[in-house]
Amino acid sequence: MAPTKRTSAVAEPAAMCCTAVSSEAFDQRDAAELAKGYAALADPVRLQLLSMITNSGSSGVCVCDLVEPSGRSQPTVSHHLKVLRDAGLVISEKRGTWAWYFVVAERLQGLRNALA
Amino acid sequence: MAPTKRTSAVAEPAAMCCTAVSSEAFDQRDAAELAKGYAALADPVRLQLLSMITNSGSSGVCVCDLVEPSGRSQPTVSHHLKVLRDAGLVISEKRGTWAWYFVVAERLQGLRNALA
DNA sequence: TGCTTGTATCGACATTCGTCAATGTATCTC
DNA sequence: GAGATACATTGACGAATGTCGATACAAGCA
Repeated sequence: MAPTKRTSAVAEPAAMCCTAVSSEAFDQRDAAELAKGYAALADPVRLQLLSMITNSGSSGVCVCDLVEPSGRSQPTVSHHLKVLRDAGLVISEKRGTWAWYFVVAERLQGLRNALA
Repeated sequence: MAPTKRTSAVAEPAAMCCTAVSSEAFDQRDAAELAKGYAALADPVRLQLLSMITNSGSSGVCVCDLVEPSGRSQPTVSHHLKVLRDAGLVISEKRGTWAWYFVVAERLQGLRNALA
């Protein structure tokens, strides 16, 4: 071992929340929180679900409209939606018999900013 | 099942490559490729490694300077670096006994743009 | 009250993942 | 060549993940 000539980059103040990966100060808490977010995005089915929910905008989308296009069983879709919920990427609202899902734009923005 | 009143959002032409999650046209290939990228980011240790590599800029960073700060064994760090490499987020270069890692900014940018 | 429908939860299973000790492979130095 | 050093690969193991069928739980309707 010899190298160790660390080039100290300027630590930009991260927008909104959390530090960016390019920030010098990148502590364990930030890393764990970000990792959770990216883990929720690390599945094609969830990306497709998130895409549909995002496209629905502020009007949201009914779970009944997500199952068939996803090509997965209803319990599997429900499971993936829970993962997205737990990661804070979406929120749900019960309306009578149906459940509607909405994207949490700020959280998405936070994950986006961390990749600056 | 009753809802199904899909609000058709405008499909923005994604910058650089790959469609954004907000795009109407979000096919399986895009989803799989993006999911691979996010999966590489879905671990605190890898985020920390990527952070250090990113901070090193174009001068890159030696593996010998990544092991100790990560708090993981050398084989574990080597494993995570391979995951980042396979995901196209970093590239490596052998210089004598040492190995230097560099970030692939375009790939990071692509993952960032998909969260528009 | 009972039946139907939409969604969530549970249980099981195969697969993938994170981790480390041990080992392999270059490269450098003496 | 012999030893030392830097990094990658292998093998093993427990933990987490994606999937589905079966089941539970509500809410609406007859």
